[in-house]
Amino acid sequence: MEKTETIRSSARASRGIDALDRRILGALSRDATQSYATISEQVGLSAPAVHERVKRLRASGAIKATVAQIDGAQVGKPILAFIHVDTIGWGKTREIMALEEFPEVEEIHSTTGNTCLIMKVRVASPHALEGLLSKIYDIEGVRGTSTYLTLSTVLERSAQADVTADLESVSYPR
Amino acid sequence: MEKTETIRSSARASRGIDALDRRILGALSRDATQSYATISEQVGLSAPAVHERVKRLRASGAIKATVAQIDGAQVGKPILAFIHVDTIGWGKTREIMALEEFPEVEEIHSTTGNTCLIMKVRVASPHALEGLLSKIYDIEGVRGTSTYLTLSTVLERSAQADVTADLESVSYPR
DNA sequence: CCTGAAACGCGGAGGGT
DNA sequence: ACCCTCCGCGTTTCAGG
Repeated sequence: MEKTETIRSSARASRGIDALDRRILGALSRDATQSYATISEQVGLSAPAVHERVKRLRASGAIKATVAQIDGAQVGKPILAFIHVDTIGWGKTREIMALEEFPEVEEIHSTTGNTCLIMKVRVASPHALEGLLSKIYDIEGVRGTSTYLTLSTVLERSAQADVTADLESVSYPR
Repeated sequence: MEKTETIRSSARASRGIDALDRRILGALSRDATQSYATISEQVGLSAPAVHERVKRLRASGAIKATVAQIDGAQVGKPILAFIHVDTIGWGKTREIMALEEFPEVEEIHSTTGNTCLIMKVRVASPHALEGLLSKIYDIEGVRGTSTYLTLSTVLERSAQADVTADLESVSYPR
């Protein structure tokens, strides 16, 4: 028993995330302006202990960054769209990477399915979207695109630390 | 001239976002742990002045929240996917809203195009994804889904305050 | 919007379980 | 090995000009 606990402890120290870490991550993912004292009350630890864990979580990369979420509409970009890009080859990374120079482009994912690339973009106007699509078509190897305009956003949040019990109950090799 | 400046100032005070605000938003969207002193150096203001503007930007909703970005893989959710949901009707909002109870669901958008809903989900395993799809199919009025698994994420960031000069040069009614 | 002062919270050192 | 109590320092935050 004692040995088991020791193993579990060292496992967490090296790279594991325990339940307390998850609660801390949950609190910070909802509002990172909270003081460590406030979080310590929520998780049942002292403020320095929380600080220690947060430092570890930052160093390990579990917390990638803490950023301000900006309202697109209020900074002049009311239009959100997803663009699926069909490409001929695969290794077109250089010109695709160049797209991140555009602040309108928020996400770029390489995917399975009918398309090879999914982009999430936020633009000021239909004309700005047209300009962006034009830039995409300029890229060598782009066969075509499909654009899905967002009419309304029901939910938009960052990754959550928690996992649904029903969905995690099944063991699966990591 | 003086009158023009007065008008511009009052416009900013009421609801506008000026260039300084954009630079502050840019700094905070990259790293919200920066001190106001650091930001004040970047934008050429005093720390209290920056604080005043940030307070205003929070109150107006331009800054929706400041949150910690969590690495999905390190909290046991290595699989990112986009799910397109075809529905029969439109007003299925109640059961769709219920999906946000699942921490696996990060985004839900109502869209144009071949699909009616685009969801961004992050799950622990293919089996967890299957469970989530099962939940979606349980919803009344869901005709079908298309899932795009993310193979690699090239770029993933929150909304940027800046706008590409080429794309904003064209005037468009807001 | 800038300068000065007070309160708060952060971040480290040390000891205990 | 982890957590807690105590303390110096930087930052935030509010006053006045």
